[in-house]
Parts: sequence; structure tokens; C-alpha cells
Amino acid sequence: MEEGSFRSSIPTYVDKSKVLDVKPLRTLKPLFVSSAQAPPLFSSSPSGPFPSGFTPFYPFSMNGESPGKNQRGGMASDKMDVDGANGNAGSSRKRGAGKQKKAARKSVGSRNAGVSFTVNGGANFIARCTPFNKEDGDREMVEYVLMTFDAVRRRLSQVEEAREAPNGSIKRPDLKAGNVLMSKGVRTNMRKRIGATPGVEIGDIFFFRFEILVVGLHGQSMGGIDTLITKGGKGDDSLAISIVSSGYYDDDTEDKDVLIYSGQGGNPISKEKEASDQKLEKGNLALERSLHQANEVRVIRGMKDPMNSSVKIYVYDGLYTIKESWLEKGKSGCSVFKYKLVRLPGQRSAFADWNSIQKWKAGLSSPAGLISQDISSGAEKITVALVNDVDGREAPSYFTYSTVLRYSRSIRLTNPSVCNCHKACQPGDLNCSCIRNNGGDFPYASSGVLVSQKPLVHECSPTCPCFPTCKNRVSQSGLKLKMEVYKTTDKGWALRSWDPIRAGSFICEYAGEVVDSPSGLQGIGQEDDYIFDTSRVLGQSYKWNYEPSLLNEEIPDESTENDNIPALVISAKNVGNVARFMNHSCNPNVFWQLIQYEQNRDSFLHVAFFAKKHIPPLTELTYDYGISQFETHRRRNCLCGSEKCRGFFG
DNA sequence: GGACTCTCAAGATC
DNA sequence: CGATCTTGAGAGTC
Repeated sequence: MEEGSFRSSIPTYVDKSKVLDVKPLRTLKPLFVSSAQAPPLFSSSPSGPFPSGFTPFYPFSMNGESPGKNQRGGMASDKMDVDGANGNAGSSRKRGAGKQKKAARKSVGSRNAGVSFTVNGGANFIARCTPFNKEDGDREMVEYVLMTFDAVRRRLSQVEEAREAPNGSIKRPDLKAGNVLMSKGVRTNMRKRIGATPGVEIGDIFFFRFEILVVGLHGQSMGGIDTLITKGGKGDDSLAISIVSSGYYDDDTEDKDVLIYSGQGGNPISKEKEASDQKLEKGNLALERSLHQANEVRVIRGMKDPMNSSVKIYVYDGLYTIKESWLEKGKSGCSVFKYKLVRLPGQRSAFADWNSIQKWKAGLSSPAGLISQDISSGAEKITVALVNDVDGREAPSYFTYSTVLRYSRSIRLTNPSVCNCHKACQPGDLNCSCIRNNGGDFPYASSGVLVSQKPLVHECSPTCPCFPTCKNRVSQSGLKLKMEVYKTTDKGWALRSWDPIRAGSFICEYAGEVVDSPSGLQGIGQEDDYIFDTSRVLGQSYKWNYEPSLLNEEIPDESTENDNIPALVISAKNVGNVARFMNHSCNPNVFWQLIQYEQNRDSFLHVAFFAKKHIPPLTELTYDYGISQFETHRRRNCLCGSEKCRGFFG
């Protein structure tokens, strides 16, 4: 820690001649891949359809359900079959369009005719949840289950918020989504175990109790103590295997490695019933037995979301053991069991980081290697830190910080449209033309998260009469997260957030200068490492949107709209915002989404980044740069290090 | 804006 | 199979 030793060299006034030209990603050598080796390219038309969001992702085996399409063979065959998945999904969607509008429920079954299911006769993608990986998971399965949960939950929120009379409706989309996943068997790590949960990493964050349940980290939907029956007999022979410290009880969570956890029970059940003494039974008894057994106990710490105090975030803080227990008088005057849990040494930090970040934000301390408090020089509403803890005080190469996308000339994309709402646009209000432009669905849930990826999201424009607080302006509100541009050991500069990020949250726009002539792109990409190009094709498709069949919905027909979206190419070499520091990954945690809104009587395209999954603080933000369609384009070696790394990008 | 109350929920267990 | 237990999350209130 070299606290307080910086506070200089804001890049806008550093001596350009002395600054090394640091690329966002280190370029090793040009890489040319023959077509036989190249990964499958999807929908190569520059006008779309949108390359990333619409081809269903099959991360796991189809178990021979797409015969003849699986061309990888060997080990790969039971992992991923992107070719087959795309072939199937693409054709079935086209067939489904128009014909099956009415038979929503039926169509799901008939579309899948001939496919054998392993679970509840649901959609074929559920077949990936095999008895094997439902019992014991891995990272891929955990991420898949979490992504499915949140996609379903977002959709249920969207449907719910559009409803006029919320009587008998889904008030708890999280519980409903949990129920859908449980009943369809979309879950993992169902086998209870002592110690680590395969695929769940220390530091992982969760926004709902059900998320923790469906990945098998903690097997109680509400209760704070989960137990494992050790001998075939009574419940008495149980050990505590995981606990959630949520704030409901008076736990002491001050120390980053020690947790004083309260036993369960004794709370007043209703207004009439008084608090009572806790008894040495159930979870309390299991904790007591675990004290003597000294077995590992998983600890999940709940805390307020620094972004939104009404939201609670759960952080998996790794394994602890119980060292002591005692009985004391609680605030109500009744006896409460207390357990002292101590974190096992040698685990990567998780909860401790949250404490550090709080101090940084409060100005009580600084991260090691802080060079600048704000590389945006005040352009952003929230400061953007610059940190180099790797090689001294070197700063990124010179550029002009801009929060907006600069168009050199106006491009009329569609007829500009403004809505006629005079407060905030209301989900479900089909009189609102902005909502109609989005196909009738409000693109964002009330929490501000994007519900589904689409070819194009139509936001309300600055000229719409609705309030600036209208929820349909998410990408126009600027940075909300506390960002940090930081130096990595091997990938140049990178971007991360001090705040936790919920899946679907808006992160930032890709600011820069629009490159006018798409025909001239071939040359531009050669020299400019800060090009963003919507016509690049993503090397790996994935499914972010909810699976309609899980909710007995028909597959929406997106094929007719947005066929004429032109390619958008942006250079952030000279002008840009934090987005220019985001590196490529083949397994990214961020994706981009085209947004359109009206400005000065013309409609303009924007590129907005959203969180693909929940992102813990200080995790590098990455997106898939995609692959240029120009064969002469210079490709670069990928250093993302993910298991499914395709080896190159660009 | 935040602390509080109210309401309606879920799975596990017995 | 249903009652009981154990709180979570969102909305509404002051």
C-alpha cells in the first residue's frame, strides 16, 4: 500500500511523447485460421439478424438428439454442439413463424416431437440437466442454472409489471422462477455435501435466496442453516454444512475472518406471540455437532447492495469451521445460541474485499497503485479510478475522454418516433409508441435490468415528453457504477467495477467516433485496436434470453423486424469512455446490445453494454469482440484463459 | 431517503 | 399429505 502517494498525471494533460502506447490487449502476432479450423460463423449478414442473442445455447450434451450434426466427436461431443443447436433452432423458428401463433402451448410440444426428454417432458434444452450433473455440478452447469433462473425471473417481472390489475398475480417473480426451475429439474449439486460446492467459486454473488438453492450451495429456500444427516437414523445425527448470515438475526459480522452467528428459533412468530428462548434442536443442534466434528461449513454473507439499499446481495465467502458456542441473552431478553465461525486460511478473499472497497469509496484508504482519482476528468457523474499496481505509474496512451458517441453526419435509420406519454412510460401501455416499437414489451424491468436481448431496443428519446426518469432511458443515464481502469500483468489495461453488478444491468455505452464508411472498414481494423464493429460475428453463441417453453410461451417471432439495421463501426482510439478498456474474452461476463433513440429528428444507433451474469466487485469486465468477416483482417491471439477459448479474436 | 410494517410466499421436515 | 418452521422480497407507510 502506498497510500496517498499519487494524485497526479491525469491523462488529459500528460506529456504525450512520454506515454507508451498501451493497447487494450497485447498483440502477439497476426493469426490466420484456415476455414476448416475456424469456429462456426453464424448469420454473416452485416444487416443482422443480431449475431449474439438468438441462437440457443446448448452448453451440454444433446445426447444424440441432433444426429449427424455433431461433427466434433471425441471429448468435445458431450460438451457442446453449436452447429447442431443452431441448425435446429434456426429452422424451427422460421417454421414456427406465423403458423403457430395461436397454439402457444401445443406448439412447444409439437416442435419438439421426436426428441426424447429426460426431464418432465419439457423443452429439449432441459435434457442437458442430466441426473449426473444435477447431483454434482461444475462451473458451466452452475452458470447455466443461474442464467436460466435470472432469465425466467426477468421475464416474469416483465409480464407482471405490464399487467393492469395485479390481482392474483405473481408478486414474487423470484419465487415463481425458483419454482419453475425446481419443477423442471433445472438445478445442480442436489447431493448435499460437506465442503466446497463444485462450480461455485468463493466471491460469487447472488441476488436471491433461490439462486443459492438451485446451484446447491445452500439447500434451504429461507432457513439460515442447512444440515446433512450423517448416519442413516434420526435428524439428531445431523451436521451443519452451510449457513446464511442475512441480517435477520443479530450476527456479528464486523471481522472479515470471524463470524458470530446466532442460532435459529425464538423469534416472535406473530404480533401476539412473544419471543422465546432458543432450543438446542434442529439447526442449532447441527451447529453444535459441527463444533465437535470440526467439519467445514460454507458461509454465505448477506449484505445491502451498495447500489440500491433495498436490494440484498449474498456473497459466498468460502469455508469456515465452528470454534466456540455459547448461550447469551438477546435483545428480547431471551436466550440465543451463538456460534463463532472462523474462516479457513488460504482461501481467496471475498467478503474482505467488500470492506476494502467501502473504505476506498469513503476515502479512508486507496487501492494499491492508484494513479488518478478520475480519468474522465469530471466528464462522468461518478469518478473513474486509474490504477497501476503492475509496472509503476505508467498511464494509458493519450485519448480524449467523452461520454457520448460522436456521429460525423446524421444517418436516418428509421422514421424517428417519440411517444406521447406525459409522466413515465408504463409497461403494458400499448398507446405508448416507444413500447409498441419494442414489440409491446417494455424492454427493461422496473429494477432497470434488460429483460431480453433483441436485435434493437428502442428507448425513449430526449424529445419524448415523458419524464427524464422514464424507465425506458436506461442507456442514456451515464455511468452509475464505480469503475476502475487498471493494469493487468499480461493483457494491458482492463476495466472492472468496485460495485457488484446484477445480471442485465446497464454498464456503459461504447463512446467514440462513428466510422462513416462501412466499405472502408477493411483498412481501419488493421491499425486501430479500439474498433467496435457490430458486423463482427461472435465466435460462441449463448442463450441469455429466457427459454419460452419453460413458461409455456411460444417462441417469439423476431424475424420480420429489424432486417435493415446497418452495421455500426466505432473507433475509440482518439475519443472514448471506459468501454474502450474492456478486453475480449471467449467466456465474457458482458454483452452488447444495439439501442436506438431519436436525437435532433433523426434516429441514431448506440451500443450499450449489459452484464451477462452477476459480476462480483473487482472482477474484470469482458465481452466477446467477435470475428471480422474480412479475411484479410488482422486477428489477435486471445489471452482470456477461459476453458472454451477459441484462441483468437478480431 | 430510510426505517418500519404488512403481505404473501417457498422448500424441508416431521 | 398437511401442518409447522424458518424468513425473503416487494410494496406501502410514515
